[in-house]
Amino acid sequence: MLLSVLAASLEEVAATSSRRAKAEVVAGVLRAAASGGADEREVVVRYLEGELRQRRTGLGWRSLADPPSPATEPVLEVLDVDTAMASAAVQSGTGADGRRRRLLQDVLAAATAPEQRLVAGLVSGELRQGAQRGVLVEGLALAAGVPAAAVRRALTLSGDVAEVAATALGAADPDAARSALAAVALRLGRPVSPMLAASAPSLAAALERTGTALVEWKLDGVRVQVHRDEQGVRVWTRTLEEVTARLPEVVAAVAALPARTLVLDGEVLALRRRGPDDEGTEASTGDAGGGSEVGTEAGTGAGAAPWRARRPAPFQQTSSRVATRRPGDPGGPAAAGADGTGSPDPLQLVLFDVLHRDGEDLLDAPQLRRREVLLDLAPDLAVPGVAGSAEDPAAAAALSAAALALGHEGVVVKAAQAPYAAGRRGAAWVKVKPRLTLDLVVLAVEHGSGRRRGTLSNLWLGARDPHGRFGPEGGFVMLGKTFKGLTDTMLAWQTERLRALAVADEGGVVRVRPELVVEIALDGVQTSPRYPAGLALRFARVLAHRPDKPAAEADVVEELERLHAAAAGPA
DNA sequence: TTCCGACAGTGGGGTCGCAAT
DNA sequence: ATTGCGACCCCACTATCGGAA
Repeated sequence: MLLSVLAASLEEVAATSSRRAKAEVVAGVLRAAASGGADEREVVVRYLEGELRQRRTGLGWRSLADPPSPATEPVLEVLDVDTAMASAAVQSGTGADGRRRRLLQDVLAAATAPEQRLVAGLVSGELRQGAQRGVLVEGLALAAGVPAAAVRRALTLSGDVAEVAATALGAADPDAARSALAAVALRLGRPVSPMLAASAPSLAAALERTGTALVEWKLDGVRVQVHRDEQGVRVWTRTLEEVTARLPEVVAAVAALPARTLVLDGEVLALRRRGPDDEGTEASTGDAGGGSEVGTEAGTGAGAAPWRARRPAPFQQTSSRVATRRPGDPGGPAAAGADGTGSPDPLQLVLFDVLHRDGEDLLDAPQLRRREVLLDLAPDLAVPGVAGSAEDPAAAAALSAAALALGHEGVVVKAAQAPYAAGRRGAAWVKVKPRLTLDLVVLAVEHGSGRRRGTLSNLWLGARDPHGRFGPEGGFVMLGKTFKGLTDTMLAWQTERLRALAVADEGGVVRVRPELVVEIALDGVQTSPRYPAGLALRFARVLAHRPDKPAAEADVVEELERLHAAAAGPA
């Protein structure tokens, strides 16, 4: 298939806002690709959802500066691009960047203007055509003549778009496609798309949405899916990247469970080192839930699971461990102990779901049934949980209070009868986290892009620094940015207001007089290597503009330091 | 030779508008 | 009305390469 065919189609997709119309165009391309080879079809499928086939190429937005002038005639094949990217991906050592960029430049030089836009979008990961996996699924369904739900189901169970596309498009007719898709099942060694959670502002609101529920701690860690079969144990992240070699403690913990085959869902996190100061904490949280456990008496007590009484370490510590490659990892160090730093602190595995045990798939089993299986299988690794409902929320409230007192994020409320809805952010799981608010001052603002082009969007936020600890006396210290929470009306208002306050436009960043106060919601304050106070906002979003409030009444940096210290818990 | 900055690619994430239901 | 999806971009981390010290 010529790249120009794909490029023209994607321009068409970008030009309409109708989801249906986008899917129709996608379906047309898929039908055309069906006559080509399997390799080409896979590349077309990936490009339709806006991604290269290579997970890492070493090329990004920076490599796209100074593109050559576009070609006038379309000559490139879709596979030409894939070949170049595959070649870029395997470059290493001295001169690798140069060789990668030359490969990209050569492709761009042979591409017409629309083709250049497509390639640039794929390389930068920002195609922004209003079509990603969701639209691709609908297009696949149209092309194969099957319901979108059939494709979606197969995709969440296989986790592999190309494989599902081959299954759907390779069938002789719609009936055959339908049964081929229906035959896709959970398979050991192939991760499923993890179930995601919606969020609610309060426990009551969450219980209102779920009805009778299982309420569990929400931990601030990294999501893991663990499979165990006769070959051993393997571990994947939320985006289905395999991290088995990095998490030997997870492998060991699951290998020790009394089962032959397993698929588990959970979280890994770093815990604070235990010191003498923690003894009291542990004793006081012996019953971490305060309510009756679902399915067992001992589920929430520390008992054989001392981790339940330990405070979590900052997320950065967990992140660091999960991101560090180890022997056995692709690209990891060749041998153990070469750096002489010894073993890092182990991560704790905490489980909250079981999707398969010893030949039995549990995806469609009710939440409470899966909880029973989990508590039977791994009582010491199970996250604390209790039953809850809008009518009787006391136990759930106590569990939430206990989680927060220990320094965890909050709770997840799970509809008691819901199946494991792989890949969906449905209403069956609802997370509830406390929200902090601060009044901060806008120090600068960035020009918006995409649908925010022409507006002043991303706010640079600062707190008052009245003692001049991080700058001139009586000034402000920057703590982070946010573009979230703004309605179009708010966006228009702040654009006008900030233009009036502008003092300089420094290439994309408009400096303003520090006069506009904004009410900001955030999940917490974290240490920062980036900002002068050594602190940054976590998940900041705008709640409201406060033109009525003078900047002199905004929060001070010492308040953030207090919040940061409080998160670490009692000394 | 060693150090450091820039870039790429992971992890964590909230809220909006729009189309479809 | 509600839901699903894509867009909007955040901060943290590690790994890698290339050039400065």
